[in-house]
Amino acid sequence: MDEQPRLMHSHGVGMAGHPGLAQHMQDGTAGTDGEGRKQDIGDILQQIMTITDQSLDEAQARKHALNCHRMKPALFNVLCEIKEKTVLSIRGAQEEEPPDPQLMRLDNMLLAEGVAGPEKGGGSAAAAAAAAATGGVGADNSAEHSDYRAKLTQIRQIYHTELEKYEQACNEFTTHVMNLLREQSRTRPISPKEIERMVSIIHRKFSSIQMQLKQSTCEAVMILRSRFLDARRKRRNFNKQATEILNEYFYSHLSNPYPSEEAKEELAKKCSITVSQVSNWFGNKRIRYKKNIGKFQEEANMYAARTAVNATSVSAHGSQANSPSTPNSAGSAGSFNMSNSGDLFMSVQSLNGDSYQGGQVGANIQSQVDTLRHVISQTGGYSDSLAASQMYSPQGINVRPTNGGWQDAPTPSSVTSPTEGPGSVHSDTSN
DNA sequence: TCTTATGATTCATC
DNA sequence: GATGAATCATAAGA
Repeated sequence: MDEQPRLMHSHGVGMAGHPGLAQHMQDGTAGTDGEGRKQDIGDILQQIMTITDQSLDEAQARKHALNCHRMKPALFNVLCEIKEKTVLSIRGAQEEEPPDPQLMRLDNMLLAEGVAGPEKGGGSAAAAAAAAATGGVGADNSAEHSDYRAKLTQIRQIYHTELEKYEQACNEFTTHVMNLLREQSRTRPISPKEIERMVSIIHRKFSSIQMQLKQSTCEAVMILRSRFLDARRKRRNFNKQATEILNEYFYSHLSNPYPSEEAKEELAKKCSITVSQVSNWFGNKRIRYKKNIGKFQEEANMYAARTAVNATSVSAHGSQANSPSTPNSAGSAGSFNMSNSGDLFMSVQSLNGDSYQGGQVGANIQSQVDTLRHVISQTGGYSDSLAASQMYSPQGINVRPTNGGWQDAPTPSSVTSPTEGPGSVHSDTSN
């Protein structure tokens, strides 16, 4: 009951002074008396406001009646003017928004992971990059990589399917709304700008849904990635052969256990591990050896003996040693200086323990020397002359002047490489 | 379950 | 960028 006067009042006030309506009224098409005109307008508005409560058929009939109403053009003009003002006020709020930084981040990440953008082998590039970051290209990792790739491809497919669905739904909905608006524009003024605005609203809504999709996809990729990284982090011992190769190199280059890049590559190839893993291994080995030389004595002796045997057999055959070269052990001998050989290398006598009284090498070391000599003699291929020429005390040698840290740790004379020492003048490979 | 060994990672230094 | 040192995390064995 209250509705009508209030509607009339509110609209009446709004319409006051509208030239369109005034003109219409002055034309006499809106009736002759003011009360009657108000009544007409009130009726029309009331019908418009209640049209949604009616059934479809009723509404259609009423719509038709309204369209044919004599007051319709006047009201339409009024609505047009109101709309024009509204659109003006909307225009300010419709400023071009800067791109959402979060969306940009998501897009960038999806692009980087190979989920968005052109197909690049299901993120193989990302997997390869992730692998390269940790140097993991071993046989075990390849299986993990393919698993990673497969899962990433799956995510990518789901993402694109969903994205397509959203886009399709968005287009369908936009078309539907546009049709509705066009249809409605027959009964109420709807400017193209308004349609445009409506479309952009719809697109924004769908964009927010898309953002959720992107967010979920990113999360999925992150989870996959972290699982993959965890899997890589999972420590696996190198196989026995690889450890032996590395140890052999380490103990045969004990005076300077810093393999060159080439040596690392060669070791990596031999051990079926990566260069990074070789570097890690040597880093760990050096530090652990240095920390607890005593613990490594036995191992050192064993490898020294083995290397000695190898060196002897190689020497006997006049062939090349197969130990990867080290910067200092190769031909030039690096920082080794033959002029200092008197200081650097033990004589046969000193090795025999007759005259050698190394301050840092105590009785236990001496016994190790004896043990080694025993081992060597048992293997039968390591003559004293060879031992004399190849075994040395590295005391006082600073083979790595740039670092200098390695020689801080006393290197037991008994375990130094038979392939080095005076032999360091000759290359490992030219043994 | 505890201990030890060991590969990987991180950070500081040169 | 390579390395040392500390540390983490896990495998392996007692």
